Amino acid sequence: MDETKDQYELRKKKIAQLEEKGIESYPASFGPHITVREAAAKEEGVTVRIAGRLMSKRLMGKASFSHIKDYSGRLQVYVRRDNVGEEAFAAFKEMDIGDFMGVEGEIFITKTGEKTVLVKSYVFLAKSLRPLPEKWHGLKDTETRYRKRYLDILVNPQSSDILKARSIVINEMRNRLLQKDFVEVETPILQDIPGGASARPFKTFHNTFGRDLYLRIAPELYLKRLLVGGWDRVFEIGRNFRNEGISTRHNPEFTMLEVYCAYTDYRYMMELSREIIISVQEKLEAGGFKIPIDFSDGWEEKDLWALLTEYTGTGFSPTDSFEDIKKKADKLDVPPGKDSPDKVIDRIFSKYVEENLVKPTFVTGYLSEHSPLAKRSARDGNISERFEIFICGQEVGNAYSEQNDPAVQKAMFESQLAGQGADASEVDTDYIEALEYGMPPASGLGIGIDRIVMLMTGAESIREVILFPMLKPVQKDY
RNA sequence: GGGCCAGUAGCUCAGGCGGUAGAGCAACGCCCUUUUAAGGCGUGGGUCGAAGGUUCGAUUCCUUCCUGGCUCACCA
Repeated sequence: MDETKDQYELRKKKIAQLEEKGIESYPASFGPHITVREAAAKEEGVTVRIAGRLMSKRLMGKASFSHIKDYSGRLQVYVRRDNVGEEAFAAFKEMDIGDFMGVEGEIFITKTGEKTVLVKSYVFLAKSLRPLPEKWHGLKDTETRYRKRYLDILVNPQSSDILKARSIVINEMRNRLLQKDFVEVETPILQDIPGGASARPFKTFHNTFGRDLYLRIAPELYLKRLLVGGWDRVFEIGRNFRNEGISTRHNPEFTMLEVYCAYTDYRYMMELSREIIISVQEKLEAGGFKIPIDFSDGWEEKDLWALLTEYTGTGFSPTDSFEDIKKKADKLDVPPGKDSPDKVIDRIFSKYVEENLVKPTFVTGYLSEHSPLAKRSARDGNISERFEIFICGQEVGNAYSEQNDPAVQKAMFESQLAGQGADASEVDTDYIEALEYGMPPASGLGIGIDRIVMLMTGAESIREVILFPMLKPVQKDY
Protein backbone atom coordinates (compact mmCIF):
# COMPACT_ATOMS: atom_id res chain seq x y z
CA MET A 1 0.00 0.00 0.00
CA ASP A 2 1.51 3.27 -1.12
CA GLU A 3 -0.44 5.21 1.45
CA THR A 4 1.35 3.58 4.35
CA LYS A 5 4.77 4.27 2.93
CA ASP A 6 5.36 7.55 4.54
CA GLN A 7 4.15 8.62 7.96
CA TYR A 8 4.32 12.22 6.86
CA GLU A 9 2.03 11.73 3.86
CA LEU A 10 -0.34 9.71 5.95
CA ARG A 11 -0.63 12.38 8.57
CA LYS A 12 -1.21 15.03 5.93
CA LYS A 13 -4.13 13.02 4.67
CA LYS A 14 -5.54 12.97 8.18
CA ILE A 15 -5.80 16.75 8.04
CA ALA A 16 -8.08 16.45 5.01
CA GLN A 17 -10.10 13.81 6.81
CA LEU A 18 -10.55 16.12 9.77
CA GLU A 19 -11.73 18.93 7.52
CA GLU A 20 -14.26 16.59 5.91
CA LYS A 21 -15.71 15.90 9.31
CA GLY A 22 -15.87 19.63 9.98
CA ILE A 23 -13.08 19.49 12.55
CA GLU A 24 -10.52 22.27 12.38
CA SER A 25 -6.99 20.87 12.18
CA TYR A 26 -5.36 24.06 13.48
CA PRO A 27 -7.93 25.93 15.59
CA ALA A 28 -6.93 29.31 17.02
CA SER A 29 -7.33 28.71 20.72
CA PHE A 30 -8.67 26.47 23.41
CA GLY A 31 -10.10 28.80 26.01
CA PRO A 32 -9.88 28.70 29.78
CA HIS A 33 -7.91 25.82 31.17
CA ILE A 34 -5.36 24.99 33.84
CA THR A 35 -1.90 23.48 33.59
CA VAL A 36 -1.28 19.79 33.80
CA ARG A 37 0.54 20.32 37.09
CA GLU A 38 -2.42 22.17 38.56
CA ALA A 39 -4.80 19.50 37.33
CA ALA A 40 -2.71 16.76 38.89
CA ALA A 41 -2.99 18.51 42.24
CA LYS A 42 -6.82 18.39 42.20
CA GLU A 43 -8.90 15.96 44.21
CA GLU A 44 -10.74 13.05 42.70
CA GLY A 45 -14.06 14.02 41.17
CA VAL A 46 -13.02 17.57 40.25
CA THR A 47 -13.64 18.57 36.65
CA VAL A 48 -10.62 20.02 34.87
CA ARG A 49 -9.76 21.42 31.47
CA ILE A 50 -6.20 20.94 30.23
CA ALA A 51 -4.37 21.16 26.94
CA GLY A 52 -1.16 19.73 25.61
CA ARG A 53 0.64 17.40 23.31
CA LEU A 54 -0.29 13.76 23.05
CA MET A 55 2.86 11.89 24.04
CA SER A 56 1.67 8.29 24.23
CA LYS A 57 -1.35 6.25 23.37
CA ARG A 58 -2.26 2.84 24.72
CA LEU A 59 -5.31 1.84 22.79
CA MET A 60 -7.48 -1.05 23.94
CA GLY A 61 -10.31 -1.34 21.48
CA LYS A 62 -12.92 0.85 23.09
CA ALA A 63 -10.77 2.81 25.53
CA SER A 64 -7.32 4.32 25.66
CA PHE A 65 -4.84 5.59 28.17
CA SER A 66 -2.61 8.40 26.95
CA HIS A 67 -0.31 11.02 28.35
CA ILE A 68 -0.68 14.70 27.67
CA LYS A 69 2.27 17.02 28.12
CA ASP A 70 2.36 20.76 28.59
CA TYR A 71 5.16 22.97 29.90
CA SER A 72 4.36 22.09 33.48
CA GLY A 73 4.48 18.32 33.13
CA ARG A 74 2.54 15.27 31.98
CA LEU A 75 -0.76 13.82 32.99
CA GLN A 76 -2.50 10.62 32.02
CA VAL A 77 -5.87 10.91 30.32
CA TYR A 78 -8.37 8.12 29.88
CA VAL A 79 -10.56 8.29 26.80
CA ARG A 80 -13.46 5.82 26.79
CA ARG A 81 -15.93 5.30 24.00
CA ASP A 82 -18.79 5.21 26.49
CA ASN A 83 -17.77 8.60 27.86
CA VAL A 84 -16.98 10.58 24.75
CA GLY A 85 -19.33 8.90 22.27
CA GLU A 86 -18.69 6.65 19.34
CA GLU A 87 -17.84 9.33 16.82
CA ALA A 88 -15.41 11.21 19.03
CA PHE A 89 -13.74 7.98 20.05
CA ALA A 90 -13.27 6.97 16.42
CA ALA A 91 -11.71 10.37 15.77
CA PHE A 92 -9.45 9.98 18.80
CA LYS A 93 -8.19 6.69 17.40
CA GLU A 94 -7.06 8.62 14.34
CA MET A 95 -4.99 11.02 16.41
CA ASP A 96 -1.23 10.66 16.26
CA ILE A 97 1.36 10.93 18.97
CA GLY A 98 2.56 14.50 18.76
CA ASP A 99 -0.84 16.00 18.03
CA PHE A 100 -2.19 18.64 20.40
CA MET A 101 -5.52 18.28 22.13
CA GLY A 102 -7.57 19.94 24.81
CA VAL A 103 -9.58 17.77 27.16
CA GLU A 104 -12.22 18.23 29.77
CA GLY A 105 -12.98 15.60 32.34
CA GLU A 106 -12.98 14.42 35.90
CA ILE A 107 -9.94 13.59 37.95
CA PHE A 108 -9.79 9.99 39.16
CA ILE A 109 -7.15 7.58 40.35
CA THR A 110 -6.46 4.39 38.45
CA LYS A 111 -5.97 0.91 39.85
CA THR A 112 -2.24 1.48 39.79
CA GLY A 113 -2.60 4.76 41.66
CA GLU A 114 -1.97 7.26 38.89
CA LYS A 115 -3.95 10.48 38.78
CA THR A 116 -5.81 10.56 35.52
CA VAL A 117 -8.41 12.62 33.71
CA LEU A 118 -11.49 10.63 32.77
CA VAL A 119 -12.21 12.48 29.56
CA LYS A 120 -15.76 13.69 28.96
CA SER A 121 -14.96 15.64 25.83
CA TYR A 122 -11.94 16.73 23.90
CA VAL A 123 -11.01 19.01 21.04
CA PHE A 124 -8.34 18.66 18.42
CA LEU A 125 -5.85 21.56 18.71
CA ALA A 126 -3.01 21.04 16.23
CA LYS A 127 -1.66 18.38 13.92
CA SER A 128 1.85 16.99 14.08
CA LEU A 129 2.98 15.83 10.67
CA ARG A 130 6.28 14.27 11.64
CA PRO A 131 6.80 11.42 14.08
CA LEU A 132 8.44 12.40 17.37
CA PRO A 133 11.69 10.81 18.53
CA GLU A 134 11.45 7.53 20.34
CA LYS A 135 9.58 7.63 23.63
CA TRP A 136 11.96 5.49 25.64
CA HIS A 137 15.46 6.37 24.45
CA GLY A 138 14.63 9.92 23.52
CA LEU A 139 16.78 11.79 21.05
CA LYS A 140 20.46 10.99 21.45
CA ASP A 141 22.23 12.13 18.33
CA THR A 142 24.16 15.16 19.53
CA GLU A 143 24.02 17.09 16.31
CA THR A 144 20.28 16.60 15.93
CA ARG A 145 19.77 17.59 19.55
CA TYR A 146 21.49 20.93 18.94
CA ARG A 147 20.08 21.59 15.52
CA LYS A 148 16.53 20.63 16.41
CA ARG A 149 16.54 21.76 19.99
CA TYR A 150 12.76 21.80 20.04
CA LEU A 151 12.82 18.01 19.84
CA ASP A 152 15.55 17.74 22.44
CA ILE A 153 13.67 19.76 25.04
CA LEU A 154 10.44 18.01 24.13
CA VAL A 155 11.64 14.46 24.72
CA ASN A 156 14.76 14.77 26.89
CA PRO A 157 13.80 16.13 30.31
CA GLN A 158 17.43 16.47 31.40
CA SER A 159 18.14 18.80 28.45
CA SER A 160 15.07 20.79 29.21
CA ASP A 161 16.01 21.07 32.89
CA ILE A 162 19.51 22.34 32.19
CA LEU A 163 18.18 25.04 29.91
CA LYS A 164 15.49 26.00 32.40
CA ALA A 165 18.16 26.24 35.08
CA ARG A 166 19.77 28.89 32.94
CA SER A 167 16.67 31.02 33.20
CA ILE A 168 16.68 30.64 36.97
CA VAL A 169 20.37 31.60 37.16
CA ILE A 170 19.85 34.76 35.15
CA ASN A 171 16.74 35.73 37.06
CA GLU A 172 18.37 35.25 40.41
CA MET A 173 21.40 37.31 39.44
CA ARG A 174 19.14 40.05 38.19
CA ASN A 175 16.93 40.00 41.28
CA ARG A 176 19.89 40.09 43.64
CA LEU A 177 21.35 43.10 41.90
CA LEU A 178 18.05 44.93 41.66
CA GLN A 179 17.52 44.36 45.37
CA LYS A 180 20.89 45.94 46.01
CA ASP A 181 19.81 49.03 44.12
CA PHE A 182 21.70 48.36 40.88
CA VAL A 183 20.13 49.62 37.66
CA GLU A 184 19.87 47.25 34.74
CA VAL A 185 20.91 48.82 31.45
CA GLU A 186 21.39 47.95 27.82
CA THR A 187 24.36 49.32 25.93
CA PRO A 188 25.22 49.09 22.23
CA ILE A 189 26.00 45.77 20.64
CA LEU A 190 26.89 47.45 17.37
CA GLN A 191 30.00 49.46 18.11
CA ASP A 192 32.44 51.32 15.91
CA ILE A 193 35.42 50.60 18.17
CA PRO A 194 35.15 47.23 19.87
CA GLY A 195 36.76 47.55 23.30
CA GLY A 196 36.71 46.33 26.86
CA ALA A 197 38.53 43.07 26.18
CA SER A 198 41.18 41.70 23.90
CA ALA A 199 39.50 39.51 21.32
CA ARG A 200 38.83 39.49 17.61
CA PRO A 201 35.43 40.99 16.82
CA PHE A 202 32.77 40.16 14.26
CA LYS A 203 32.52 42.80 11.60
CA THR A 204 29.36 44.08 10.01
CA PHE A 205 28.31 46.98 7.84
CA HIS A 206 25.79 49.75 8.23
CA ASN A 207 24.29 50.75 4.88
CA THR A 208 23.09 54.24 5.73
CA PHE A 209 26.30 55.33 7.40
CA GLY A 210 28.30 53.47 4.81
CA ARG A 211 30.76 52.23 7.38
CA ASP A 212 31.96 49.16 9.18
CA LEU A 213 30.66 48.36 12.62
CA TYR A 214 31.61 45.62 15.03
CA LEU A 215 29.63 43.38 17.32
CA ARG A 216 30.74 44.13 20.84
CA ILE A 217 33.32 41.97 22.55
CA ALA A 218 32.37 43.50 25.92
CA PRO A 219 30.02 46.22 27.20
CA GLU A 220 32.58 47.51 29.67
CA LEU A 221 33.47 50.89 28.18
CA TYR A 222 29.84 51.88 27.80
CA LEU A 223 28.93 50.83 31.32
CA LYS A 224 31.74 52.96 32.70
CA ARG A 225 30.49 55.92 30.69
CA LEU A 226 27.36 55.55 32.81
CA LEU A 227 29.47 55.86 35.95
CA VAL A 228 30.70 59.16 34.54
CA GLY A 229 27.06 60.13 34.11
CA GLY A 230 26.31 59.50 37.76
CA TRP A 231 24.68 56.08 37.54
CA ASP A 232 26.73 54.64 40.36
CA ARG A 233 25.43 51.09 40.37
CA VAL A 234 24.77 49.55 36.98
CA PHE A 235 24.75 46.12 35.47
CA GLU A 236 24.07 44.52 32.13
CA ILE A 237 23.27 40.94 31.26
CA GLY A 238 23.84 40.42 27.60
CA ARG A 239 25.48 38.82 24.66
CA ASN A 240 29.12 39.32 23.75
CA PHE A 241 30.55 38.20 20.45
CA ARG A 242 34.08 37.00 19.90
CA ASN A 243 35.29 35.83 16.55
CA GLU A 244 37.44 33.02 17.85
CA GLY A 245 37.55 29.29 18.28
CA ILE A 246 34.59 27.14 19.18
CA SER A 247 35.02 24.48 21.84
CA THR A 248 33.15 22.78 24.65
CA ARG A 249 33.79 25.96 26.65
CA HIS A 250 33.53 28.60 23.95
CA ASN A 251 30.60 29.72 21.86
CA PRO A 252 31.09 32.72 19.55
CA GLU A 253 28.19 34.46 21.24
CA PHE A 254 28.01 34.07 24.98
CA THR A 255 26.27 35.79 27.83
CA MET A 256 28.04 37.93 30.38
CA LEU A 257 26.99 39.68 33.50
CA GLU A 258 28.91 42.89 34.00
CA VAL A 259 28.45 44.91 37.18
CA TYR A 260 29.93 48.27 38.18
CA CYS A 261 29.75 49.89 41.56
CA ALA A 262 31.08 53.37 42.31
CA TYR A 263 33.07 54.15 45.45
CA THR A 264 34.19 50.55 45.94
CA ASP A 265 37.31 48.69 44.92
CA TYR A 266 37.86 45.13 43.73
CA ARG A 267 37.49 43.74 47.23
CA TYR A 268 33.83 44.68 47.12
CA MET A 269 33.47 42.56 43.99
CA MET A 270 34.88 39.55 45.84
CA GLU A 271 32.00 39.83 48.26
CA LEU A 272 29.45 40.52 45.56
CA SER A 273 30.48 37.67 43.28
CA ARG A 274 30.46 35.24 46.17
CA GLU A 275 27.05 36.43 47.26
CA ILE A 276 25.62 36.18 43.75
CA ILE A 277 26.93 32.71 43.09
CA ILE A 278 25.80 31.32 46.42
CA SER A 279 22.36 32.80 46.05
CA VAL A 280 22.07 31.32 42.58
CA GLN A 281 22.98 27.94 44.01
CA GLU A 282 20.39 28.27 46.75
CA LYS A 283 17.73 29.31 44.30
CA LEU A 284 18.42 26.33 42.07
CA GLU A 285 18.43 23.94 44.99
CA ALA A 286 15.13 25.37 46.16
CA GLY A 287 13.82 24.62 42.68
CA GLY A 288 14.79 20.98 43.02
CA PHE A 289 18.08 21.05 41.14
CA LYS A 290 20.93 19.01 42.47
CA ILE A 291 24.13 21.05 42.30
CA PRO A 292 27.25 18.92 41.95
CA ILE A 293 29.47 21.41 43.78
CA ASP A 294 29.27 23.11 47.14
CA PHE A 295 29.82 26.79 46.50
CA SER A 296 29.69 27.80 50.12
CA ASP A 297 33.19 26.45 50.76
CA GLY A 298 36.44 28.07 49.57
CA TRP A 299 36.56 31.64 48.24
CA GLU A 300 40.13 32.04 49.36
CA GLU A 301 42.40 34.58 47.81
CA LYS A 302 45.51 33.12 46.21
CA ASP A 303 48.40 34.80 44.50
CA LEU A 304 49.00 33.93 40.86
CA TRP A 305 52.76 33.66 41.32
CA ALA A 306 52.52 31.61 44.47
CA LEU A 307 50.15 29.23 42.68
CA LEU A 308 52.51 28.91 39.73
CA THR A 309 55.39 28.19 42.06
CA GLU A 310 53.37 25.70 44.08
CA TYR A 311 52.06 23.63 41.19
CA THR A 312 55.02 23.76 38.82
CA GLY A 313 57.73 23.37 41.43
CA THR A 314 59.50 26.23 39.66
CA GLY A 315 59.90 29.60 41.27
CA PHE A 316 57.83 32.35 39.65
CA SER A 317 57.77 36.01 40.52
CA PRO A 318 56.06 39.08 39.07
CA THR A 319 59.48 40.56 38.52
CA ASP A 320 60.58 37.74 36.20
CA SER A 321 61.81 39.02 32.86
CA PHE A 322 60.24 37.73 29.68
CA GLU A 323 63.44 35.77 29.07
CA ASP A 324 63.14 34.08 32.48
CA ILE A 325 59.55 33.20 31.78
CA LYS A 326 60.35 31.75 28.39
CA LYS A 327 63.11 29.62 29.87
CA LYS A 328 60.84 28.33 32.60
CA ALA A 329 58.06 27.65 30.09
CA ASP A 330 60.49 25.63 28.05
CA LYS A 331 61.48 23.54 31.05
CA LEU A 332 57.81 22.98 31.88
CA ASP A 333 57.14 21.77 28.36
CA VAL A 334 54.95 24.74 27.49
CA PRO A 335 55.65 26.19 24.05
CA PRO A 336 56.51 29.89 24.59
CA GLY A 337 55.66 30.78 20.98
CA LYS A 338 55.86 34.38 19.87
CA ASP A 339 53.28 35.61 22.34
CA SER A 340 53.49 38.20 25.03
CA PRO A 341 54.58 37.16 28.53
CA ASP A 342 51.07 37.19 29.95
CA LYS A 343 49.96 34.65 27.35
CA VAL A 344 52.84 32.38 28.20
CA ILE A 345 52.05 32.72 31.89
CA ASP A 346 48.44 32.02 31.12
CA ARG A 347 49.41 28.87 29.26
CA ILE A 348 51.53 27.60 32.12
CA PHE A 349 48.70 28.44 34.49
CA SER A 350 46.19 26.54 32.36
CA LYS A 351 48.38 23.50 32.16
CA TYR A 352 49.56 23.22 35.75
CA VAL A 353 47.35 25.23 38.06
CA GLU A 354 43.83 25.58 36.75
CA GLU A 355 42.64 22.02 37.31
CA ASN A 356 43.61 22.28 40.98
CA LEU A 357 41.36 25.25 41.64
CA VAL A 358 38.26 23.23 42.37
CA LYS A 359 36.86 25.21 45.26
CA PRO A 360 35.93 28.78 44.37
CA THR A 361 39.18 30.73 44.40
CA PHE A 362 40.07 34.37 43.84
CA VAL A 363 43.34 34.55 41.97
CA THR A 364 45.16 37.86 42.36
CA GLY A 365 48.52 39.24 41.34
CA TYR A 366 47.90 39.88 37.63
CA LEU A 367 50.43 42.19 36.05
CA SER A 368 49.13 45.67 35.52
CA GLU A 369 50.69 45.98 32.08
CA HIS A 370 48.33 43.24 30.93
CA SER A 371 45.28 44.67 32.67
CA PRO A 372 44.90 47.98 30.85
CA LEU A 373 41.50 48.81 32.30
CA ALA A 374 42.44 48.05 35.91
CA LYS A 375 43.98 50.27 38.54
CA ARG A 376 47.48 49.54 39.73
CA SER A 377 47.95 48.32 43.25
CA ALA A 378 49.02 51.11 45.59
CA ARG A 379 51.55 48.75 47.15
CA ASP A 380 53.13 47.41 43.97
CA GLY A 381 52.82 49.27 40.68
CA ASN A 382 53.51 46.13 38.67
CA ILE A 383 50.41 44.44 40.00
CA SER A 384 46.84 45.40 39.25
CA GLU A 385 43.96 45.49 41.68
CA ARG A 386 42.36 42.58 39.96
CA PHE A 387 41.18 39.04 40.53
CA GLU A 388 39.78 36.19 38.51
CA ILE A 389 37.39 33.63 39.95
CA PHE A 390 38.13 29.98 39.33
CA ILE A 391 35.72 27.19 40.14
CA CYS A 392 36.15 23.56 39.17
CA GLY A 393 39.22 24.41 37.16
CA GLN A 394 37.37 26.95 35.06
CA GLU A 395 37.63 30.68 34.93
CA VAL A 396 34.17 32.06 35.56
CA GLY A 397 34.75 35.67 36.46
CA ASN A 398 37.09 38.61 36.28
CA ALA A 399 37.02 41.80 38.32
CA TYR A 400 39.10 44.84 39.12
CA SER A 401 39.27 48.30 40.51
CA GLU A 402 38.51 50.41 37.46
CA GLN A 403 41.09 52.69 35.95
CA ASN A 404 39.60 56.18 36.10
CA ASP A 405 42.67 58.31 35.46
CA PRO A 406 42.27 59.45 31.82
CA ALA A 407 45.99 60.04 31.31
CA VAL A 408 46.97 56.61 32.59
CA GLN A 409 44.14 55.01 30.65
CA LYS A 410 45.23 56.68 27.44
CA ALA A 411 48.81 55.60 27.94
CA MET A 412 47.72 52.02 28.62
CA PHE A 413 45.60 51.95 25.47
CA GLU A 414 48.44 53.28 23.40
CA SER A 415 51.05 50.86 24.68
CA GLN A 416 48.62 47.99 24.28
CA LEU A 417 47.97 49.06 20.70
CA ALA A 418 51.67 49.30 19.97
CA GLY A 419 52.11 45.72 21.16
CA GLN A 420 49.35 44.32 19.00
CA GLY A 421 50.50 45.20 15.51
CA ALA A 422 48.22 44.28 12.64
CA ASP A 423 45.31 43.13 14.78
CA ALA A 424 44.99 46.38 16.64
CA SER A 425 41.98 48.62 16.40
CA GLU A 426 42.14 52.24 17.43
CA VAL A 427 42.12 54.04 20.76
CA ASP A 428 38.61 54.86 21.91
CA THR A 429 39.18 58.58 22.30
CA ASP A 430 35.53 59.16 23.07
CA TYR A 431 35.92 56.96 26.13
CA ILE A 432 39.04 58.83 27.23
CA GLU A 433 37.11 62.08 26.85
CA ALA A 434 34.36 60.69 29.08
CA LEU A 435 36.96 59.86 31.74
CA GLU A 436 38.24 63.39 31.49
CA TYR A 437 34.90 64.64 32.79
CA GLY A 438 35.62 62.50 35.86
CA MET A 439 34.67 58.99 36.80
CA PRO A 440 34.26 58.05 40.45
CA PRO A 441 36.47 55.32 41.84
CA ALA A 442 34.66 52.08 41.10
CA SER A 443 34.98 48.36 40.82
CA GLY A 444 33.70 46.15 38.04
CA LEU A 445 32.92 42.47 37.72
CA GLY A 446 32.26 40.20 34.78
CA ILE A 447 30.79 36.74 35.17
CA GLY A 448 30.37 34.28 32.32
CA ILE A 449 26.82 33.12 32.71
CA ASP A 450 27.13 30.14 30.40
CA ARG A 451 29.94 28.78 32.50
CA ILE A 452 28.12 29.36 35.74
CA VAL A 453 25.20 27.40 34.34
CA MET A 454 27.61 24.64 33.31
CA LEU A 455 28.97 24.44 36.83
CA MET A 456 25.55 24.51 38.42
CA THR A 457 24.14 21.80 36.17
CA GLY A 458 27.25 19.70 35.67
CA ALA A 459 27.00 20.21 31.91
CA GLU A 460 30.13 19.05 30.11
CA SER A 461 29.72 21.34 27.14
CA ILE A 462 28.71 24.97 26.75
CA ARG A 463 26.38 23.74 24.00
CA GLU A 464 24.23 22.06 26.62
CA VAL A 465 23.50 25.39 28.29
CA ILE A 466 22.81 27.44 25.15
CA LEU A 467 19.48 26.81 23.47
CA PHE A 468 20.79 27.20 19.95
CA PRO A 469 24.58 26.94 20.01
CA MET A 470 26.61 27.92 16.99
CA LEU A 471 27.01 25.02 14.57
CA LYS A 472 28.47 24.89 11.15
CA PRO A 473 25.75 25.96 8.73
CA VAL A 474 24.52 23.15 6.53
CA GLN A 475 22.15 22.72 3.67
CA LYS A 476 20.25 19.61 4.54
CA ASP A 477 17.06 18.26 3.12
CA TYR A 478 15.07 17.08 6.09
C1' G B 1 44.18 23.46 11.58
C1' G B 2 46.36 18.37 13.86
C1' G B 3 44.95 13.52 16.25
C1' C B 4 41.16 9.82 17.65
C1' C B 5 36.08 8.05 17.10
C1' A B 6 31.34 8.00 14.76
C1' G B 7 27.40 8.48 10.63
C1' U B 8 22.80 1.73 8.92
C1' A B 9 14.47 2.61 8.88
C1' G B 10 11.14 8.65 11.66
C1' C B 11 13.90 7.38 16.74
C1' U B 12 17.40 3.95 19.65
C1' C B 13 20.71 0.40 18.05
C1' A B 14 22.51 -4.70 16.00
C1' G B 15 25.08 -6.74 11.75
C1' G B 16 28.23 -7.89 7.93
C1' C B 17 36.75 -10.10 7.29
C1' G B 18 32.62 -8.62 -0.65
C1' G B 19 26.90 -11.71 -2.94
C1' U B 20 22.43 -4.83 -1.88
C1' A B 21 20.42 -5.67 5.63
C1' G B 22 17.79 -6.87 11.07
C1' A B 23 15.47 -5.81 16.23
C1' G B 24 12.67 -2.63 19.57
C1' C B 25 9.83 1.82 19.55
C1' A B 26 6.97 4.74 15.92
C1' A B 27 3.57 3.59 11.49
C1' C B 28 -0.37 0.45 8.91
C1' G B 29 -4.45 -3.76 9.43
C1' C B 30 -7.21 -6.88 12.90
C1' C B 31 -8.44 -8.19 18.37
C1' C B 32 -8.72 -5.96 23.14
C1' U B 33 -13.20 -0.71 28.08
C1' U B 34 -7.95 0.44 34.31
C1' U B 35 -3.21 0.67 30.74
C1' U B 36 1.55 2.84 31.67
C1' A B 37 8.25 0.97 27.61
C1' A B 38 0.22 -2.13 27.66
C1' G B 39 -0.45 -6.92 25.12
C1' G B 40 -1.53 -10.56 20.88
C1' C B 41 -1.51 -11.79 15.46
C1' G B 42 -0.14 -9.81 10.77
C1' U B 43 2.10 -5.87 7.26
C1' G B 44 4.90 -1.97 5.08
C1' G B 45 9.18 1.07 5.44
C1' G B 46 16.32 1.66 3.98
C1' U B 47 20.27 5.33 -2.81
C1' C B 48 23.73 1.38 4.98
C1' G B 49 26.56 10.09 5.15
C1' A B 50 28.41 11.57 -0.35
C1' A B 51 31.52 10.81 -4.59
C1' G B 52 35.24 8.10 -6.92
C1' G B 53 38.43 3.48 -7.14
C1' U B 54 39.38 -1.99 -6.89
C1' U B 55 36.05 -6.08 -8.28
C1' C B 56 31.94 -10.28 -12.14
C1' G B 57 29.59 -7.81 -7.94
C1' A B 58 30.67 -2.71 -2.72
C1' U B 59 26.50 -1.11 2.53
C1' U B 60 31.18 -4.08 3.71
C1' C B 61 37.81 -3.14 1.09
C1' C B 62 40.72 1.54 -0.59
C1' U B 63 40.88 7.00 -1.49
C1' U B 64 38.83 11.70 -1.12
C1' C B 65 35.06 14.67 0.69
C1' C B 66 30.81 16.13 4.00
C1' U B 67 28.77 16.25 9.03
C1' G B 68 29.26 15.57 14.17
C1' G B 69 31.65 14.29 18.96
C1' C B 70 36.02 14.17 21.95
C1' U B 71 40.99 16.02 22.24
C1' C B 72 45.32 19.31 21.22
C1' A B 73 46.51 24.25 19.51
C1' C B 74 44.09 29.69 20.22
C1' C B 75 40.81 32.30 23.26
C1' A B 76 36.66 33.64 28.01
